Amino acid sequence: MAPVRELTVGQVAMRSGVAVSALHFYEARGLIRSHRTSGNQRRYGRDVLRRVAIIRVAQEVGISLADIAAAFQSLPEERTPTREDWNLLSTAWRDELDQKIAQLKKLRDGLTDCIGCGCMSIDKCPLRNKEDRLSAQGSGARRLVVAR
Amino acid sequence: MAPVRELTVGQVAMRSGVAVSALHFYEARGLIRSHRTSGNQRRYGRDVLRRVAIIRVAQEVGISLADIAAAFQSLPEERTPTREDWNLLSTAWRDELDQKIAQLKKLRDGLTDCIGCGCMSIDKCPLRNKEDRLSAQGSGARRLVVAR
DNA sequence: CTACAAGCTCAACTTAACTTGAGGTCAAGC
DNA sequence: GCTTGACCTCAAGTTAAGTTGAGCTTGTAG
Repeated sequence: MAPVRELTVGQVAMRSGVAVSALHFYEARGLIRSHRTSGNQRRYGRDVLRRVAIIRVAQEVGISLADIAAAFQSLPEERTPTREDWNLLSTAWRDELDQKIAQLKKLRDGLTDCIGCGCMSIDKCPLRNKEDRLSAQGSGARRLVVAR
Repeated sequence: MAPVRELTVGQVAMRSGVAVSALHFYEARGLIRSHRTSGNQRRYGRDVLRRVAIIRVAQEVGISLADIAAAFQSLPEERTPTREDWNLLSTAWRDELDQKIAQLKKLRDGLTDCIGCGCMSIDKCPLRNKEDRLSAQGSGARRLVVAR
């Protein structure tokens, strides 16, 4: 039984579908780790594929690399994450994800539901209210569309 | 009954929670419209608040201004959108929004569900599969995280 | 052993989405 | 009638997330 082979950048790029330059970039940002061969080339463990997959999906729904990196802080350095580790990350994100899902649903349904309001009474518009909630939670951890 | 007052940039900024400069920017990008007073100042109709609310929420979930602008194309120029108009926009987006919701759910649940896989068999990982589906639909309308 | 694809680093360029600043105009209150 | 805060335009700066390119090294297949 061959030991689980380590992956080169090229292989990771191929399997994950992101460019080599992006992998370098993620590494520079602390999102993924590698060790080097004697010839200074990167080698990745298998878990990098999971990380990259998560990065891509999270980004797609509007989570910034910085936030992803922050979430990844809960994962151990220099040790392949266990089920427990991933679990922690999961719970760390769950609220945020739930919120985003709710937001999307309201956007989707709001566009339909809101049709009656004609924006005559903005303050009662579901979309408007959602916005208010967003700015209401303004202080504290500000994420996404940060306007400095 | 006072006629529905038109709004100045400052008022829209205040009520919508976005900066005046952002409103200028949205206008330059064709996302919102205004007409000018004799003194060359912008005046907005009420519907601008709805538009801005939608812009903000859509952005928050990772939809680009370009895509939002494209969706807004279905809205009439120079006429306050009717329920029908907003309805069209709603259906235009519905699929995309449904997809995104599904994605978020999978990200959320995947982080939990995936715990057993330990990423030993990447090809069977729910997250990984989601990724594959994404790149599989690669051709055609490419949106979000466009890598040129 | 040598060719050449794949890696490496580092700096510079790109796009999106705004913000900031300079320099000038408008309008409402005193 | 003048002052002060809201507006205007246009150019340049900023941050995120990468990409591109130059110049140099590695490693594998013939």
